Amino acid sequence: MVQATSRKLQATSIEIILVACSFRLVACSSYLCTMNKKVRVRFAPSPTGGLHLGGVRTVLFNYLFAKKHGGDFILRIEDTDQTRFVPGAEEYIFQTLEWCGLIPDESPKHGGPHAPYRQSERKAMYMQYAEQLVQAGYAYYAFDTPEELEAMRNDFKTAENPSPQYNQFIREKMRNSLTLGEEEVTRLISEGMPFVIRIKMPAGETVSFTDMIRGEVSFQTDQVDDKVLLKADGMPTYHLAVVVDDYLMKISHAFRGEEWLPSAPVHILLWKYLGWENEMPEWAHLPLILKPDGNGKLSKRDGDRLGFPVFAMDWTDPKTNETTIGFRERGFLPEAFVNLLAMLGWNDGTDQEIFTITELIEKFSMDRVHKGGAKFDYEKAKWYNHEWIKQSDATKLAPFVQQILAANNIDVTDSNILHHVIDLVKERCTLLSDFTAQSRFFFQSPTQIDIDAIKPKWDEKKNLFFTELIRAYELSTLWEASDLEKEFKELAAANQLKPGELMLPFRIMLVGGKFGPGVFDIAALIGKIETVARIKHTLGLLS
RNA sequence: GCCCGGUUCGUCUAUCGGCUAGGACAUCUCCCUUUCACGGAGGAAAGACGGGUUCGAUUCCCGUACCGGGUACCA
Repeated sequence: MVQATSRKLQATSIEIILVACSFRLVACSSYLCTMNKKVRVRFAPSPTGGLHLGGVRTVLFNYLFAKKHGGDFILRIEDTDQTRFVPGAEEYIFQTLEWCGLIPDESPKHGGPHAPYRQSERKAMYMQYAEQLVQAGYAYYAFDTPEELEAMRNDFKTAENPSPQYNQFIREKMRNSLTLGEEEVTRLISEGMPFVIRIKMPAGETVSFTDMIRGEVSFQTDQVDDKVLLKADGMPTYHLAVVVDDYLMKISHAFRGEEWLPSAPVHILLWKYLGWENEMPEWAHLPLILKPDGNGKLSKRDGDRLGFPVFAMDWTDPKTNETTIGFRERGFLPEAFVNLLAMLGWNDGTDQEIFTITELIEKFSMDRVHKGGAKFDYEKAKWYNHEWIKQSDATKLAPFVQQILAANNIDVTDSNILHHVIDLVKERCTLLSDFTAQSRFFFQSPTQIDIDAIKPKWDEKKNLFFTELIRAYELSTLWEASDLEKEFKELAAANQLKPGELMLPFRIMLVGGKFGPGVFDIAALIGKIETVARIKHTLGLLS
């Protein structure tokens, strides 16, 4: 009996081991095999201007993945191109992340154990790795001037090969440490001849890796050129910097745009040549966000051309002083912006489209990220914002609305009234900026009265009705919307008029035009004095 | 040119070999509302093409086409 039980137990434990093993196998075929490794992701923008939709989406996917797996999200500034430095761009990136609520755990601003997080400040570190590669024969010095490179491209340009590369064949014909001989190289360097360090791409090899989104991707090394690793000014290029920093910062998963896919073999080889192959992060190349109307990556210009924002927030170019509109200033709620970005290339497999950031973190998974690029649809973007405005309560909306109203010279003193107004009008506001037109009349008498909408059907009977309505309302002791409606309708009946014919004129008197929530709600909220005054005013215009 | 990636309604997408191909935005019709919205009901609208594999392909494989990305001492 005891034996039987223990055998049974044994069987069960074997089963458990089997299950565990198969789980392990499955897990190891995917990025989950780094479960034992702390998840650390990074977003590494170059501070050259406003942060684009696609950039923020890359941030978002990084952030969601990190938070989902209890990991860290690092912001690293890739400012290795000093010629492209734009003042204010870095601060703009921080403000954008803050507005979106995607706060890094480590960054130049927040600090962290791997500081500095600005590549320009890490300059000294890169040289040794480049030298290490040269010593090991994986890289070489190249002394070719920009003019010589230009000449090479011209000389070797043919119809079949319009853009010749500095590759395994061409390098034999150029001035570098592979062709020059050791003495000459030492001499040139000691004389202060500017040089770059290039990777020596091997001949006839295949470089493969498993992309988290695309699966296995392979490249022939013969097709890849000898990319510059270290520039003449001593700064690394992206290729070297991304590998060195991802290694030093212990990045576990590297997400970036699809435009980086062709240079992936260079990076893979670098990880290998530097001896860090086992530490290499999992790669994921995110699909691009495309122009709505045709071909190519979405750019700032498309927004200008088609009339929608592309940057997260307003960006003023310090050189031209030109401002490009951002989603924030256009009237988007940060939650809506994040939500719509998440849905560009990802979904949770259900019909749900509205997600809070908490839900996104909970439900996000890389294997539901799309391979194909997505055309940006501004109409759909607005729909997300509208949904968010509708489902947000007045308390949440109030600060945004108050600020917008203030910017439009509408003073709000009573927050109760503001909340009430927001509840009344929010369903007709697609953008936060719509609150101005939709609620101005609650706080100010309309300056423009659409009198033409009343005139055609205006007659003495109606004139009399409104004169009586003034009296009735003046005497009224109750001032709820339902009371006002009741009085209005009773008076209409007494005058043998249909209330419907009178409601439009009444609305125009209060609002100025054919829009807005229920008239009696408006009258109730603006109060007796204001209601009566507005009726009188329009009556004056009609006589 | 070469290399890499992608391809389901106009747009974003679901589908992990069984499909009368589902949802959302936009669009159209109607209802609600004597404003504008919101809301509700409905309509039109898709698997680039050609070969395989299979009892059966949108789904798997190959080719073609098309689209995109890359081809810098830019990222």
